[in-house]
Amino acid sequence: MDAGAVVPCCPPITAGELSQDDAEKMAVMFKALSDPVRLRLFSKVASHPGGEACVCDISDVGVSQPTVSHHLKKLREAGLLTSERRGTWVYYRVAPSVVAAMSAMLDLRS
Amino acid sequence: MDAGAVVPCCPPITAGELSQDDAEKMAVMFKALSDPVRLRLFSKVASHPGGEACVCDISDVGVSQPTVSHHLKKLREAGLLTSERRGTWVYYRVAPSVVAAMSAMLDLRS
DNA sequence: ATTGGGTATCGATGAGTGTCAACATAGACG
DNA sequence: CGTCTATGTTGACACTCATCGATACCCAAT
Repeated sequence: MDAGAVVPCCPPITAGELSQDDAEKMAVMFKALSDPVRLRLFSKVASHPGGEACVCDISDVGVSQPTVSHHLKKLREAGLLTSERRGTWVYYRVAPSVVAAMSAMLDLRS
Repeated sequence: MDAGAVVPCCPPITAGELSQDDAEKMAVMFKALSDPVRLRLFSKVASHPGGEACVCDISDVGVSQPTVSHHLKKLREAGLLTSERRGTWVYYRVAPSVVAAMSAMLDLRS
C-alpha cells in the first residue's frame, strides 16, 4: 500500500513562515527519522552497495524482527523508502524524491 | 539551563551505518522537528529579520500560550534554539551550530 | 502437499507526547 | 509597595508510539 508518499514537498525551512500544510508534511518526514532504530535502518539502506538492501542485510539493529518490520513500514509510509519483493526476500531502497526533498527543505545557504 | 545541547554531531546519514550513539543524537534533533507547531516556531525564528524573534512575534501558531512555551523549551533542550531574556521579553535565535550540523548530516551529494 | 525460512500483521502493554487551565515567576512602571 | 504584562511551570488527561510474542502470509524446495 505505501500510503500517500508524503515527502516531495516544502520550501526551505529558513525561507519564511511555514504554512500549516507544509509544516504537517515536513513533520511526517522528520517524525519518521526521529527514532534511533529507524535512523540506523535508513542509513543502512542508503549506504548499501547497489542502492538497495534486503531486510536480512539490515535487520541487525538490536530489536526483534517484528519491530524491524514495524519500523520499515513507517519509513515506507513516510515516503522515505520503497520496497519490492523478489522471490523469498524483500528489498528496500531510498525513495528517489527524498534526496531532493531533503536538500530543498534544508537549503541553508543565504 | 538549556540541558545538554545535543546538536553538533554526526556523520552524513548516507555515508555508512550509523553507530548507536550517533543515531540517538540525530534522533533527538529530528524528534524536535517532528511536530508541526515546533516546525512553524523554528521557521519563524530562523526567518525573522535580525536572526532573532521575541516570543510575542512568533506565538501565533494556533495553540495556547503554555503550549507555545512548552514547544520552545523542547527546541531549546534539543539544542536547536537559544533564548535570552532582555527586560520584559524573551528572544529566541537559531543555535549557531545547527546549520552546520544539518548540512553535515544530510550531505546528499548526487 | 508439506516443510521451512523470510517477512508482515495482530494484540497487548508500558512509556512517551501534545494540549490546556490554573498557577507561578519575572520585570516594568507607577 | 501593588499592578500589569510577558513567559515559564505544574498537573491532569487523552492520545500516540515502541516493543514484543504469537500468529499469519509468501515463496522456494523438497
